[in-house]
Amino acid sequence: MLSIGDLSKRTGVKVPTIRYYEQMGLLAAAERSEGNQRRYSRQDLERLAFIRHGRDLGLDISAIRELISLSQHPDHPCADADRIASDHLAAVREKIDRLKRLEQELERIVSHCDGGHSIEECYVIRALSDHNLCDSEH
Amino acid sequence: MLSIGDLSKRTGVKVPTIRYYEQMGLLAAAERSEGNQRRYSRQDLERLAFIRHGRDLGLDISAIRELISLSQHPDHPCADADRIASDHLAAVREKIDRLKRLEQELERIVSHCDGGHSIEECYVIRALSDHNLCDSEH
DNA sequence: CCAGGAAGCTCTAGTCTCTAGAGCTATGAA
DNA sequence: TTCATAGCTCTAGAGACTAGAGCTTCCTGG
Repeated sequence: MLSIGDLSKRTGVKVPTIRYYEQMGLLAAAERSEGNQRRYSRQDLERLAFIRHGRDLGLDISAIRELISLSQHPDHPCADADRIASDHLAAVREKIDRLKRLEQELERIVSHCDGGHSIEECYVIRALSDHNLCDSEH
Repeated sequence: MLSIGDLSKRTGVKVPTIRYYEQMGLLAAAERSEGNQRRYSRQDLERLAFIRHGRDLGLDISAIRELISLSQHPDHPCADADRIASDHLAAVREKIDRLKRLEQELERIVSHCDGGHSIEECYVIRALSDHNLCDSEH
């Protein structure tokens, strides 16, 4: 059995975050030692690694909760899991697109400014003040 | 003089958000009508448009606060404004990179899963359970 | 001139995913 | 036995809003 600190070290998830996941129902309430400290099994370790991995991939807690519940019905069809992942992929792609548009606009603004003159004529400030100086919507 | 609703319509910033910006010190506390309602001038409109534009570009409130304060010293050098924008650009690029790595990994996971089989053999679930199935760190 | 509804006001709490801190207790090695 | 480290619970804070309650002011039509 692992203490919460051990579990933290092995998964890279911080201690308060583990407690938070328990509170959110992602992890079952852990067994307790005589002194009321949490004790974790190998299964708990795997479950937490699963959660961590999902978070690293940017899935939100409710998606992970759903995936966990799906994973506990091995003979159900996997269409739902596929949909969660696909939806998330689509969301990631949208974010990338949006950020790329931002990147272009910022690039353009910054490239007009060499930092060597006064605020009065600073392109950064002027661009923010006047939307007409922008190339695209954002 | 504009009411808060007028200001909202003209800038596309929602009414509660305008009050929030006032509370955060981005907008000066507005003049009030006899009946204690906020009244805005053309300057306020421009200031809010500036803020909105900064937010649209993804700058956070403290960066915008700093830019506003810089913009009020027209003869200072603009190096600081340049740095804020450049830093932000760098942050945006980092986010893009990270999201692209996610995109690739998710793409790979999703492409292994056609939704047509059972959870037991679902690649989405298996990939989450087993980090070794991943191509890259994330 | 007044009714009624839209728009305004303040204040509080909720969103999401943690993170930090206070104040206390348990564990384990010297 | 001592004492540091690690654990416990509970509350609050972060950022950038958003929603709702309960109240007041404004404006228009009749």
